[in-house]
Formats: sequence, structure tokens, C-alpha cells
Amino acid sequence: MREAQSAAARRYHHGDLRRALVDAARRLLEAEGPSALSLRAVAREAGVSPAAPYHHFKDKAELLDAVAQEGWDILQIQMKAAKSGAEGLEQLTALGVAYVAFARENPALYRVMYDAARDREALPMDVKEWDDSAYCMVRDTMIEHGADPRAEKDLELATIAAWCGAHGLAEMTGFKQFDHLKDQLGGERAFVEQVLNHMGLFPRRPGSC
Amino acid sequence: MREAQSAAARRYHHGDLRRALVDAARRLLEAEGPSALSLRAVAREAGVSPAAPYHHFKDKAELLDAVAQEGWDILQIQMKAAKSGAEGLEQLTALGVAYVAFARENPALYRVMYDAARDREALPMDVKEWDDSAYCMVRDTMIEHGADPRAEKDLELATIAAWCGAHGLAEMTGFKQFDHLKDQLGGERAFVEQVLNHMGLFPRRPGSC
DNA sequence: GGCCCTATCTGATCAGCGTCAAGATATCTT
DNA sequence: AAGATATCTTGACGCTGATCAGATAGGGCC
Repeated sequence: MREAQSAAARRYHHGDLRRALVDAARRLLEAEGPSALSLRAVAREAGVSPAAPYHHFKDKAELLDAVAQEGWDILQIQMKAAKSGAEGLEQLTALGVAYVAFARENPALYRVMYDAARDREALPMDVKEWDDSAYCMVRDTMIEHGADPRAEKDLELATIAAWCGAHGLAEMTGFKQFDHLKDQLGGERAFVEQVLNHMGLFPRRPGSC
Repeated sequence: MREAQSAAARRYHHGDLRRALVDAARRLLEAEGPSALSLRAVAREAGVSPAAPYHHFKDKAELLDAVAQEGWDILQIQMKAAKSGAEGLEQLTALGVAYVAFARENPALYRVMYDAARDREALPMDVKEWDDSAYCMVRDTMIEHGADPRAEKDLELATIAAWCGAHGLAEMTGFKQFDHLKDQLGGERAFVEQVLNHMGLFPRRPGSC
């Protein structure tokens, strides 16, 4: 009926429609932006009828959740790579730079990721894979460079503070108000690095400063 | 034709429909959340036809811009009050707490504010009123407490870092992942304060730390 | 007062959206 | 081969943002 297909990737009538829908969504997202991401447009892009997605996703939000999850996976991979590309305390800055770079290079995807997070009032990291999460990578990096792993609260607070700062910077780096400063500093990359360095990317030790 | 009305507030057929629409939008926003904020629902709430708003706003986005602008105004007022309610270096923390509190008490409004900002890739502060903006309030507070006003770049970077951190915290404070920590610290307010204190809410002086 | 002009608002209409129910179709199981 | 089941299509519903012609009501001018 159909050409030879990559076996496991195809099933039933259309093939692995679930996979195809997520791919179509990401294609649309990159090409047309978040506002063009309607369920019907995704179905159209995947070559199926508007109702077909409902056999694989409860509703539109669940499709977007799947797209967002892929985004978090990619972000984690890129942060991991950035960490191993740096040494010493600069690893923390490198993680931040990678985080912001991901958001800037995939703005539509990043928006979908946080729209979903805001809706469910939680980051989408499952508890069971919590240990591999990008969030924990930041915390562990702090420990590796001297933060006291027994001061749990301070460690968590510092990780949260760093994450919040990176997220804020990711959303605002593109704002026009900062164009002047970016030029002064020699580009967006330098701007991001320096703002990150002005954040407390490390646990406060009692009595420091 | 109509009862006595507050004079300046009423004009033409309906009255000051523009004002009425923004009010209706904020009412809907608080009652039903951002997803219920359709142009038609706003018109319904204001008691006019679905097409009436188009005589006062170019499109839906422009209505939302007006709502967002009111949000920024309120935020600024509340931050100003918070600053004068604190003393010394704690003023900076107080500004952050007020910022996050506003976002937490008006989550739908805060979302509209930043949705608009992301769309136009800029904070909505007009250049002419830049000097009164909440953003400058943060910077000026840093100066008042010893930051060197001549180190312009560091000052700006620190202000941006603080703003990014506050925004990130505003969006993520409600996330369920942090519930445990909030309980440990004795409530959300304490959580917010401590995360803020872990951020670098002050310009880096060369050689400090 | 009487007139026109213009801003304002209504009603009808359009394409597109998310979602659902009913029916057709292809694959899996036996 | 036959029945069960998962998958997809078709058609429909109510909603949305937006546009247009036409009704209406104030303000300015004589």
C-alpha cells in the first residue's frame, strides 16, 4: 500500500501520527511563530483531517505539552554540552549563557514551553527524572565548585535565584530598551554574560561580603 | 435620555466607551482569567456590540495594550509605596517583594502585561516618562545606597539583573516544585525574600568578594 | 429653531478556530 | 475468514477576530 517505511516509525493508517504531529507543530512554530500554531494548521501540515489529532492528544494543550517537553529535552542537552565546554567557576556562567542562547534561538518554542509551565503552575520535570534535569545540573555544578552540599536550603535558594535570573534574561534580552547597552558592550553575547555575572550565581555563604 | 452622569466621564452615545472597555476587560480578567478575555466578551461585559470596540482600538492587541499599561502604572505605584515603607538597603529587597507580590496578586494582569511586552519586544515605558519608571526607581535606589552613579554600565547591568531576577521569580514563585521549600521557610513571603537576597541586588564593585 | 457633518454604534457577514459525534476504513487478533 | 478495535474523515456546532454598510445621535453653524 505504501512505500517501504522505517518500520517501527509507521503503524496503522497514517503511520506514527503522534510523532508526525509534534514534528509538524515544531515546523510551523519555527516558520510562522506561536500565533500560527492552531490545531487545524498542525493537522493540515501533517496532511490529516482537523479531527485526527484527537486520537493522540486529549486536546490542543496536550499537543503543546508534547512540543514543550521536546524543548526541555533539547535545552537540557545544550546546557550539558555548554558545561563540559567550560572549566572552573565559568561553568556556571556557561550554563546561563547556554540557557539564554537556547531561548533566543528558539523563541517560539521557548514561549510554548513557559506558556505550558505557567498554565500548570509547574516546571514539567517529572519527579523520577528530576536528578537528570537541567535544574539539578545547575545545583550540582555549584556543589562541584565548593558550595556546601549540606547547606541544602541555601543551595536550593541559590539555584532558584539563578534559574529565575536566567529566565528573566532569556525573555528580556531582546527588548529594545537594552539595544544601546548591547552595542556599548560589543554585542548581545557580551551583554548576556555581563548581566549573568551581576547575578548571584552562587550560594550566599553566611558572612561573605 | 440618560440619568445624570459624572459629566466628563460621559460623551457621545454610550459615554466614555474606551474607559468602559478597559474596565470591563480588567473585570473579566480578574474574574475569568486571561483565556476568557475575548474582544467579544469585553464588548458584552460593557454592554455594546462586538464591533463597537473597533472605534476606540485598532484591534484586540491595542485594547490589551491599554489594559497592560494600567498594570504598569499600578505596579509602579505599589513599588513606590514599598520603597518608602522600608529603610536603608532593605529598600531594594522591598522593591523586589512588592514587584513579586503584585504579580502574584494580579496573575492574569501580569500575564497580559508581559504578553504585550514580548510581542513588541520592549517594556512599554515611554522614553519621556522613563525617569519616573519603576525600572529607574530600582536604579536610583541603588545609587542612594552607595552605588557609584558614574559607573553607568555596572549600574545598568545590576538594574537589569535585578529586574530579570524579579520577573523570573514573579513567574515561578507559584510553581509546585517550590512548595516544599516554601513550607520549610515559613510561607511564600519568606521564600520570596530569601530568593531575592540570593540575587545580586547591587552593582558589583570591582574587587568585591 | 433647523441643518448638516461627523463620530459612534449596530447588525450582518466572513473565515478560521477548538471540539465533538457518526460513520468509514484499515489493521490486529483469533 | 470474521469479528473486534484502533484510526481517520466528514460534517456540524458555537465561538472567535475582523470588516462593512447602514442606523443613530451629538456638536457646530446658520
